[in-house]
Amino acid sequence: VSRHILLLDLDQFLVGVELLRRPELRGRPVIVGGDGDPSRRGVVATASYEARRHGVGSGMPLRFARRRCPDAVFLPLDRQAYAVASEQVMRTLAEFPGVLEIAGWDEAFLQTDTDDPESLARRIQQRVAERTGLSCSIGIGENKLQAKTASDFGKPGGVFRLDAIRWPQVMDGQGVRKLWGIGPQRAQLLAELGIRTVGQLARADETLLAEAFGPTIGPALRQAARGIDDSAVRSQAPAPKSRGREVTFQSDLVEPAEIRERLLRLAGEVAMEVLPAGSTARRVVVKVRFAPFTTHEHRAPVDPARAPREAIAAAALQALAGFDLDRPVRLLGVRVDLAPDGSAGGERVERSQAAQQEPRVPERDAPDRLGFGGEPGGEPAQ
DNA sequence: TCTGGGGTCCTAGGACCC
DNA sequence: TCTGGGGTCCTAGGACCC
Repeated sequence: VSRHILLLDLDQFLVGVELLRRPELRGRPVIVGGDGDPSRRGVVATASYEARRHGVGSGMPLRFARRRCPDAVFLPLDRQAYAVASEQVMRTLAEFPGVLEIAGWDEAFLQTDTDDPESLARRIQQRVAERTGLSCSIGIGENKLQAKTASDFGKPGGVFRLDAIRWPQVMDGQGVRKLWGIGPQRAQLLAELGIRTVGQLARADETLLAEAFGPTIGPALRQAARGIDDSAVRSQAPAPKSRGREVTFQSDLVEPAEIRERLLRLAGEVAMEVLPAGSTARRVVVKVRFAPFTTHEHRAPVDPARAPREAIAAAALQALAGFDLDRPVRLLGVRVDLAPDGSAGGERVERSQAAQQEPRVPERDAPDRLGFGGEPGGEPAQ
């Protein structure tokens, strides 16, 4: 019996949930994102496989997606529905023995000891399908990186396995974008260094990579290219380090008074709705995206002597004062940096007790999640 | 064809201190 | 009369992920 790590990734998750209640849309190009109106500001969260064949992918502006795929059905995000479905999936996964780490709405790692991980993966797929009607792909690896990478090759609905032997056979000829941690920017920079494939990256000079990407990221990229990863599968989500809310306006704001007003509204929502109970806000970060698309941040400390709501509002205004509001504003965001769990005095005790009472299978949108953020955007565009 | 929202981590550069 | 070197902390920005 040996240790394996499985990564379950739900196929076209948001679309999959929508199809459960609109089965008549099955087989059609379906695009979920924004408020479902492709003439308004917003991006594609998930596109069905049919829509992907038209070149529609995650992160693409909805207007753009409509151009590419005029026949597509556009649906608004329904976070509540996805949270419910995700919870159902995670509960099903938790029935299997092992360490379960929920890695997002549509992803989870399971570390487990078995002689036959493939058949375990098939059983999981079957049970998830029975319970939820949703299809998933499962990657199997000796570590999280291998499992995560493998799941891509299993899509949709399949099982794929990588290990130290198969990694170079499968990966060396692949483009570096297949690796976790390499997005468009790093791929571009690597290409400028003459590195386009995973194999080339695995054999690249570490000093060169450190110069290009920094002392931590450079060497880490090469390790990733070799399929090496020693991060642990952890069932306990770490305490959140920050919480926030941001909004892109359908039309840009130009009046400073209105900008202030919208900022204060966001600050109030952060204080009242997204700040985890019992947590301590240390700083407020205000984000402003000006038209056309330049983004800046400023921050200000939260006065611990004042009530959180007023203190956060005051800090937000103070941070806003760091901006020249001489250009139209298309986005405003307010985020609070939270005091580290267990870092200080009496109030903190309440908080860590509250954290321990978190359910094992968290609600979506709950502050528990691990290193990955909130929304499900992320299915690869194929 | 204009480009969401929620997060995490890393880096560069300046301030400050010894 | 033109200046060191290291460490730490902070801020703003960037890249990435889901």
